[in-house]
This record gives sequence, structure tokens and C-alpha cells, in this order.
Amino acid sequence: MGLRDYEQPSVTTDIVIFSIIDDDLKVLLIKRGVEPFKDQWALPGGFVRMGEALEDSARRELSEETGLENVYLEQLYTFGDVKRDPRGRVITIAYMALVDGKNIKLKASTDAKEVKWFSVKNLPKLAFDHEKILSYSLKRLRWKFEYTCVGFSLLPKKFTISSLQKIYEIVHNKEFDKRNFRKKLFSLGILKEEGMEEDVGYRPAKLYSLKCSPDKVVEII
Amino acid sequence: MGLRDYEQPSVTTDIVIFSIIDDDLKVLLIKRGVEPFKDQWALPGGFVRMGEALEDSARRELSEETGLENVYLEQLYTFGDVKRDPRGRVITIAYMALVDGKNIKLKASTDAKEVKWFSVKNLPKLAFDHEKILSYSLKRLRWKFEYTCVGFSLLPKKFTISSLQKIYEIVHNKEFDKRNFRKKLFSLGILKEEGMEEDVGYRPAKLYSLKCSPDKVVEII
DNA sequence: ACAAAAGTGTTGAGAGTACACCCATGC
DNA sequence: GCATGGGTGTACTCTCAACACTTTTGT
Repeated sequence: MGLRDYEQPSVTTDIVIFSIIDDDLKVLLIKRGVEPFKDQWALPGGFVRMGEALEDSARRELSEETGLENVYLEQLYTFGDVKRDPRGRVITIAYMALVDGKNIKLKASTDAKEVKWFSVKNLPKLAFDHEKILSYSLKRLRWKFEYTCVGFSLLPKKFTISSLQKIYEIVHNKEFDKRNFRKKLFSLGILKEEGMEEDVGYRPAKLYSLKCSPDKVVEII
Repeated sequence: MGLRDYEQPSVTTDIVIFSIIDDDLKVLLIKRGVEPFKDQWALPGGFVRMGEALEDSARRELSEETGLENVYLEQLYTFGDVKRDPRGRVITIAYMALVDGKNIKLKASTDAKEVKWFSVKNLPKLAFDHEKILSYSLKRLRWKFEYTCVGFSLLPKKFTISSLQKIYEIVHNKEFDKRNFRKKLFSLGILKEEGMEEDVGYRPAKLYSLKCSPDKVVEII
């Protein structure tokens, strides 16, 4: 029996890009330039090309909106409700990316009139089932923060302990004790010393980098 | 721009059905009755129908092979390598089901010549990328066992503490201390008393049921 | 009385939590 | 010398791990 004996749905990838900007957890949204949902905010995404692996499709979207490559990217979940797209049956594979917010220049792409960071505390109404996708990603993000090193991906390669602590405080929306946070991190043996900060207007902090993969399972908090 | 302006891949669901039978972790495989990979073992699966939600497709496969409904089912991951199917571009959404091994009558379905439980320690060569899918599921299974109540889904509604402990020992392939295991479980407050075993040839044990959802996050071990 | 599995407590070690002060630098 | 964030130690609590014997039932 051949493949064409079955009707085929369309397949897209959508990508939830998180970053920390101005001490706030933000997500990147685009304003749609085409129907359906023209002029509404939505997650960046697009059709998977025939010869393109799923992750490559997500990376392509990511790069089109942010110009970034080599960032942390993980497949989240596949959403395939029959009526999630008014054009017909469209199944979407959602990805989550974590990027270092500094040094990103946003560029509006072909399908998007506008590209903007939104605080997760203050989101607009979203197209399709993107609210569902986003709320799922937020759960996953918080959860992965506790059990893995993914949080480090929101920072530059070399970072200070207190910048890392701030990231954790923002994502979990609560404060941690400085001494306990440092003690825990050092005890995990995942940090490598990388010299000192320079040219800051106060006592320079030590810089560290991550020795292990961001996916490594460790209980950070 | 319409959906048909893009070539469309085919979409299937595959399902990894785990059970504990004869004190061993088993997975259900079918022997394929059609090309490609005719006569090779594979995970049960099939094309997603146009008006069918993804999870419904997986439940349909599950029911076709085992006759079971209302079992624990979770979406795992979506595999979409360009060359994973020799017929063309086929993206598959993998699901994992956990079933109580007793009282299952297997039935060969239309696409399958044979249906059989295999020990995860002794698997045959599998069709497509099903070895990758299976190895991913095993990781996820062990991991979910530690952090959630999913393990209970491998048992009947009412179970004894020692049958539960045995499940955990089989999945993690190591032994646990009886007193510590019981203490931990009781301290979680997720068990409800359900009377006693009857007609066993030794001291009857108390029966319990699970008060919470199998997905509830608790550190069991 | 014996076989088979059920059920039960204590102790020691290690991890987590709470808590406050001095230090290095730039201006 | 002062403002800014960097860096450090201790005591208490709680959880986890190790460990062996008595109880109940059927035969």
C-alpha cells in the first residue's frame, strides 16, 4: 500500500524562543503578515520542507527571526488537533529555544510584519492554539530548570554566579539564598573557572563556564 | 498562501506498549505483514486519519492490537528524519502506553502477521528507526518512574505494596529496601486503602489504590 | 510446626535551609 | 571614604540509607 492512499496533513514547526531581557523572562512573537490570523501575534513557525529534518526546520525559523545559530533547542511536543488551523489539517511540532538576550538583532522576515519580545507575564492574544503551546513550554522550562543545566543557555558562555542566580530567580519567580545557591552549584562540579570580569564599576566577579551538556540531569535547586 | 503550495509528508503514530509479564519488562511488537520490512518486527503503528486527533490515532492502534481502552498513554517524541521510511517522507509521532499485563488477549490485526511480547533485554532487530524510538522510550519510562506515579499504571486498580515494589525493581533493574520503600510511599499520601487480598496461600496483604493522577510529580525513589 | 510473604523502628550520615558580615574595586 | 555588588561559614533540621525480626495465614 502506497503513501498516497492516505490523505496527508500539512506539517509545520513552531518555535518558542525564550530569553531574559531587562531582568524579565521574554518570549519572541511575530505579528502575522498573512491570513489566517493576519495582524495577530503568533509564535514563529513555518512549513517543514520535504527534504528537511524537523529540527533543521525549527533552526531555520530561529535563524530567520534572530540570526542566531548554535543555540539550545529542544523538541517539546506535537500538537495535532483536527481544527487547530482553519486552513485544514495542520500538525505542528513545537520546539523551545533558549537564547542569550544580549546582542540579538531582530529582523522581520517575509511572513512577519513585526517581531517583538514579550514578557511572559504580559502576553497578547495569540493565533491558532499558540497559547496552549506557550503555556506548555513555560511548564517545561521551569521544570527543566530544576532538573538540568538548561538555564545556563540563557547566558553568555562565560558568566558570573550572580547572573546565573538572577536567571533562576526570574524563571521561578522567587528569591534564593546567595550562599546556598553557590554552595549547591559548586558541589555539582559542573563549573569551570574562566578568569575575572573586567571594567565593571565595582569589585569584579569570577567568571565561569559550564563543563557539561545543558541537558545533563542534575538537581540545581 | 494555501496549504497545497507545500508538498506534504505522511504522518503516522507508533506506539510503544510496555507491560510487566512474568516479572520482566516487556514491549509489544508486531511482525509486519506488508512491505516495506515485510516479516520484520516493528512497533505497532499506522497512518493518522484526516479527521482523527493524534492521541486518538495512537489509542486506535493500541485497541486494535490489545483490545484495551482507558490505559495510560503519553506522547513521547516526534521522529522525522528524511530517510527514516524508504517509501518517502514519513513523520511519526511516538506514544508510550503502560498496561497491566494480566488479562490481555493479543489479536493479530490486518497489517500484522503476528503479535508478541518481547523482553526489553532480548529484542529482535526492528524495522524503520524503531530501535531508536524504543531506546528513547525506555529512558523516558525509567525517568518518569522516578519522578511520577506512572508506574502504578502497570498494575491493576487495586494492588499490594510488594507488587508495586516489584514493578519498580524490574524497571530499574535493582532491589530496594522493603521498609524504606513502604515508608516513602506512605509519606507521599497518594495511597488509599482498599481492603485485603483473598484466597492467597499465605498471609493476605492490604490492597491499595492510587489517589492521584499517574502524571502527578512526586519523587518516588 | 513450617512455609511464604506481610508488616514494622531505629540510628547515623548527608543534604537542605536559615541566617549576617567583611571584601575588593571604581569613583 | 563610600557605594556597589562579590564572596564567605555555621548550626539546625529533615530526609535518605542501612539494617533483622515478628506476624499472619494456609497447608
